[in-house]
Amino acid sequence: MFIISGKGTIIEKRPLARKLSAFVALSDAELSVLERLHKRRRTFVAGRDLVHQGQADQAAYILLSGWACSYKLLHDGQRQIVDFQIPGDFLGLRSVVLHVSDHSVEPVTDLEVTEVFAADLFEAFAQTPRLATALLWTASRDEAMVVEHLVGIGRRGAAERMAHFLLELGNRLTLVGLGSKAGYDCPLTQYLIADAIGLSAVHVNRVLRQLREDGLATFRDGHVTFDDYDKLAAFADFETSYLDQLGPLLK
Amino acid sequence: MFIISGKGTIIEKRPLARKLSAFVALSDAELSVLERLHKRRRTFVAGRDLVHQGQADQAAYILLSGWACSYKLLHDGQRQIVDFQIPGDFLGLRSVVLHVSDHSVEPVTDLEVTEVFAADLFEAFAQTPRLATALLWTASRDEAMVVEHLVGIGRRGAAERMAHFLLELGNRLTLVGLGSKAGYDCPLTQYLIADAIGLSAVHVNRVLRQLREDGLATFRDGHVTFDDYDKLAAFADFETSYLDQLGPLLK
DNA sequence: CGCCTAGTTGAGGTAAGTCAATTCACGTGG
DNA sequence: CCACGTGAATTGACTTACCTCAACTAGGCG
Repeated sequence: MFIISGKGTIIEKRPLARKLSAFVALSDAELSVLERLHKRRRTFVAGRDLVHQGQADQAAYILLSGWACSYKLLHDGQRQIVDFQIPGDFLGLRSVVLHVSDHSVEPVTDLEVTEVFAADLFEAFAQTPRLATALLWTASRDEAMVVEHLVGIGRRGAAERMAHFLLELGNRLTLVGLGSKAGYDCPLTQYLIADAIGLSAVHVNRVLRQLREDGLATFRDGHVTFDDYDKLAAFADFETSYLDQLGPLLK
Repeated sequence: MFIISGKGTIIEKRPLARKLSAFVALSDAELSVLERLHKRRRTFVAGRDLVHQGQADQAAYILLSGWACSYKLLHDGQRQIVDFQIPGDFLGLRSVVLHVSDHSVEPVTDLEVTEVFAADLFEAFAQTPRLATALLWTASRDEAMVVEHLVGIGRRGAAERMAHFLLELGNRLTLVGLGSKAGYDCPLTQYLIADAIGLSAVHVNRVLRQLREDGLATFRDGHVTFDDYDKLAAFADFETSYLDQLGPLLK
């Protein structure tokens, strides 16, 4: 399905390799360095954290299948979900680079991941600097998503925020073949969405009803349906430029 | 003032070199590669944008003196300030890495900067991979700040948010010698703060009054005074771990 | 002197929160 | 097979934090 030249095997099996290849044209040698970063394969069950806020010297993970979320807890017990992760995303990369985790990561569904060790990562930079560039790109893209998220919470109303959220998720899932402009499967509960977009669960429900009654989008039984994609995108002021990658920037 | 061994001259003159040195112990050779990244020195006057949202192939800048802010505009004219930049910070690094700017950068005061070109940056990674690690660290730290900002807007009340904001700024300024636990000079208007923490300017004023009357902090005539630092930090639930750097992680 | 920008304060409106009750799907043990 | 408990979604009634509009003050400057 994703067989492209001789690199097909690795690219097909590794969503991360596929994602990075969109930015930096990686050679076979570079792909194999990337491949060797993948250590032990592990699975986690839904609900049991894999990265713990405040803990030092965590491993990072590359997500192979399933959904996770990264979040921060406040002293009063409230939590803010910073982002959801889907296959091909890093889990806890910041924890490794900063040496201490400023957040937690919880599986939303059962997960398959591979471990990555900090030392291997920095070592890989020395061997293949272009990989460093590629990772700086991933980190920048993640930051761009967090920034967009920040703008939404700071300045958009609840309905626009929800619409934007559903669209961004759809866009990201489409990139890894798990969604389309028609919709996508989504294992999130209304409580998770509430913690992500900074609303109460009750209000999430009301807003979803509004979007449904206005014929824009329907979220029901674990599936998001875009009833009118263009109208929804216009309503949400959805700009995709921060997500799109037109082609490899480094030849 | 900051003369440390033979590297003193560069470290003293370059706030960025000082910041990075806290993370990766850079050799003379690496410092001189970093030094050669600094191209033309430029100045900008307050209010005239140096990076423009949506524009491609921007240069990045390293801030030498002055304050700037990065922000995003919404179609309805509202804006959300994502972060303020102080000396030693990058301006528009994400724009360069992502090839397109997802945000704008505006000087808050008159600025002194030096330009950095994308090609030089990626070239430098090849010569000194440890510089790549150091930059990934900067990007991760910036992201951690944006994340903390997101949590504040999503889950903290207006007063806690303001308190947290003042404390984070104080902490960052102290690191570059421009502040202390007593307070700091701050050129921001209440309108800028409003756009940063997602409040109306009117409400910013009320909240500042509340903090002042409660004996926590005073912001007046361009100066922030911490009237009771510990009480303020407790009130804001201020955790510094995401900002602190205990020492070089890479020897 | 008058204008502009920044800050301050009051009055009243509204988006979103909280509390609470109900439904529904489901799994599990008797 | 049914009784029960649990977690998710749904809806209504009431509260509140923050916004908007508006008026006024105080400093800086051509």
